[in-house]
Amino acid sequence: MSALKIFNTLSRQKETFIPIEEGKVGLYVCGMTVYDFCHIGHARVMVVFDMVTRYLKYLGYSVKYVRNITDIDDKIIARAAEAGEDFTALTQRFIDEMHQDEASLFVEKPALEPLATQSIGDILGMIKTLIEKEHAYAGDNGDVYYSVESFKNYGQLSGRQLDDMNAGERVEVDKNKRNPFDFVLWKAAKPGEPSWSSPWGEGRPGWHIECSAMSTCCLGNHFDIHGGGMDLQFPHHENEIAQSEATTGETFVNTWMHNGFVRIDNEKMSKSLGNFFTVRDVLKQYRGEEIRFFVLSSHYRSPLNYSDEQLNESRSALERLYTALRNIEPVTNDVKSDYVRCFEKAMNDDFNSAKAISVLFECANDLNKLKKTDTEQAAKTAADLLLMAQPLGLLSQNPEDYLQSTTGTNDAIANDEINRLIDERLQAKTDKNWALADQIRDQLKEQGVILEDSGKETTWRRQ
RNA sequence: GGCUGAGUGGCAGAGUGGUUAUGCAGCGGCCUGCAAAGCCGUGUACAGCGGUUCGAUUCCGCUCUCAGCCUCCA
Repeated sequence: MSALKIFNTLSRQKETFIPIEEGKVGLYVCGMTVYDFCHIGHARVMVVFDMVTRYLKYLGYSVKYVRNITDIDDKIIARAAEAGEDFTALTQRFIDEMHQDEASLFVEKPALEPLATQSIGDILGMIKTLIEKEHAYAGDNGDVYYSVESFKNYGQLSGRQLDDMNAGERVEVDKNKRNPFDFVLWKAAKPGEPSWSSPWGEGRPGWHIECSAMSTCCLGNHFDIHGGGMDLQFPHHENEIAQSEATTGETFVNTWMHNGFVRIDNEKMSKSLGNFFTVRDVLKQYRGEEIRFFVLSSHYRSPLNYSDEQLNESRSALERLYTALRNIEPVTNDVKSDYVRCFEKAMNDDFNSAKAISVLFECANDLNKLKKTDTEQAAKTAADLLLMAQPLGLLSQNPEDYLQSTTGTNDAIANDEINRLIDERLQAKTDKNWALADQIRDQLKEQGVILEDSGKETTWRRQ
């Protein structure tokens, strides 16, 4: 079988994945800064790396997935001040909300979720080492900076030269910095701000250092895969490499993975542009699994355009797959089918979930045919379909339950009422009162319920 | 200005140096009281201009357009 290949941002090409330790994978992903609800862009990171983890496990790897939580930074402090609450109360609230969103999207919990505020000791240790090795210096204002010129490979990840960049293009340069691209490792506290004591005075960690500290702490100085959104490539991940490699003298990460953005009207969805939809908003109208399907329906490095039409298509697509799984009891297939082979080939090609999903549809099409002709083979085909869906985190629900589940958190007609109307309609049908039967069917359709007659039975689903 | 990446049929979205992606929508048919679901059939898409080649949507060059990074951002 073909080997797993992953596009490495560092080399800008697909590379055969070889773990540092056979059979094991260490994976670190930059998680959320918890001061607000997650939006669809965050959902993409969650779902993509959940898929990566699931597929690595599917291939037999033992995966240690670490995703940090940034629970101290300027925005958190600002929000907490606005709300007049302790910043820890704010962050805890949004950590809980984030976990709820993840559950809605069928995202499995990472093995570890380290918090920046719980890692202050490791962070301080790393900054001390950087100062000793003359990669960092303290400014007169109590801040500690990393000296980008001290790290010869600075720019390797984002493929840029210090000279080529326009410092101060959009923001004023801090006079305490020796080089405009030097970045903060430790930030001095202003009066009233949350702070921790350090050799350089009261303050808090800079954003980049926490990830260096937490990743090496959880996974070692050198680990397999580091991931995150495209926008973290520079400066965040560039800085992480500089900090970690300068501290340990070892290679930091073998493979860097970056997912593309979610767009709205051809523009990046982001907090600063204010053009974002929260996961919570979208769940009012769509099932969590529909959002998940939408995310996986394009390659993780491609842009993903958000629109209701896209979500509606995801709904139709999932409906088709779940419908194929109805009325059949899957029986595990002992041999690896062609579907599964194609599926693995697609996934091995840099997690091409879009192509992998097309295999699910081919499988579903055959399953629909086999259900009428060869129940035994159909049972195996159904099992194949589920086998492939598992690493994608799809089709894990009972088909009937899924199809009858409400399509969002909005008000919907109750199951009892639906069943009552179906009974009424069955009587009408027995009486050959087609007008009444059709009227009831139309009435339910308006409320998002589709009826399907087969013989003397009527089944229903929500749409 | 520097650096990335992208431009595929009505829409979304894969892929390939010569052969059906896939889904949704459309059209025709089978099935059905009628539907729905399902099945069958159905569409000479690959930004433009050059070049390499027996042959390019696929490789190379240029042009145009779009997006992203160079502050915080997933």
